[in-house]
Amino acid sequence: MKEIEQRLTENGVRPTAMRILIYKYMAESEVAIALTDIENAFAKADRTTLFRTLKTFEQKGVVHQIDDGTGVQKYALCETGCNCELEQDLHLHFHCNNCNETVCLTEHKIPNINLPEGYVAEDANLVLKGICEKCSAQ
Amino acid sequence: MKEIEQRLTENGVRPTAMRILIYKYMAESEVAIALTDIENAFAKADRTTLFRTLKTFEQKGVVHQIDDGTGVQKYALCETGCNCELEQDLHLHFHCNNCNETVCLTEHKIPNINLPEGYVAEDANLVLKGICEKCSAQ
DNA sequence: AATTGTAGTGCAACGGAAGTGCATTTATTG
DNA sequence: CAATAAATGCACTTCCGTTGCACTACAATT
Repeated sequence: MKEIEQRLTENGVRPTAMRILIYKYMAESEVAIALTDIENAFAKADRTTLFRTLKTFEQKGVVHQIDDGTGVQKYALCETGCNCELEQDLHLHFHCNNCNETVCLTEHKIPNINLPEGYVAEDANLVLKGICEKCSAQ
Repeated sequence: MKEIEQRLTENGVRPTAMRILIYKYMAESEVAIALTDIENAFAKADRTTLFRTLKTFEQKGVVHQIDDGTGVQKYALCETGCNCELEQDLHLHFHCNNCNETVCLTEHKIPNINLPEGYVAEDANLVLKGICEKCSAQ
C-alpha cells in the first residue's frame, strides 16, 4: 500500500484513495485493462473519474496506453524505469482472439524499421494477434 | 472503368454503380480511407451502404482494414495478388501526426517475431507514427 | 482553527462511430 | 413476366470517449 502511494507521489500524482485502488487493481491484473473493466470492478466509481485518472496516470508515466485493435483503449502499468516515450522502450503487445485479453510482452521490443526517405517515426505500435499461452494450453 | 468491374467480379463482388464509385474513390486516393471520408465524398450515399460495402470488400479481399490507432477504422485497396490473410503479406502502415493521414508502406513487411512458448500469432499489425514525407518536406 | 484556493470527484449530457432490423428497391434467373 | 435473391436506404441502438459544470475534499496560508 505504502509502495503504491510512494510510486504515485514519485510520478507527481497525488495518491488519493480512488487512485490507489485503481493502481492496485491494475497491478493485480496481468492483462491490459479497459476503462470498462475498472468500471465493472468498482461499481460505485464514476466513469469520468476513472477516465481522468487514467489520463493523469498516462501523462505522468504511470501507465501506457495500448491500442490492441479492438477499438477499445486499454492501459497497463509502466514498469519501474519504463520510459514509454523513448522509441527503444516500445515493447509489443499480444491480443488473444480467443479470450480477448491483451498482454504486454515487455521483453520483446519492436524491431527497428528503415523507413523511406522523408518519413520520421516518433512512435510505433505493434500488436500480434492469435492465441495466447493460456488458451493454447487448453 | 471496365477494369474495376472486372476486378470486383473476379473477387466475387457484384459490381454495382455504388461499389464501382467507392472502388474508384479509393483507387484515386493514396491514403487509407475512413467510412466518413467516403460519406463526405458522396453526400447522397447512405452510411449503411458504405459500411456494408466496405465489409463486403474486406471479406472478399478487395480491401484490407487498417487500425492506425486513431480509433477510426480505415481501409485501403489490396494490391493485385495481395493475400492479406497470409502473415508474410502483412505490410506496415504509417500514420502522420501532422496531416493525420495513414498510408500503406506495402514494400515494408512486418519483421518476424519470436514469440514466447505457447503463443501462436495469426495476425499482426504494425503502425509507425510520426511525420510523413509530404509534411516533412514543408 | 478559519479561510481561501486548487485538485479531485460525480452527474449529466454530447458526439462520433460501429452496428442491426426491417422495409424497399434493384438486379438475376428460371 | 414472375419469383427470388441481393443491394440499398431509413431509423434506431449501443458503446465508448469526452466535456461542462457543480460540488467536495484536501492543502496551504494567515
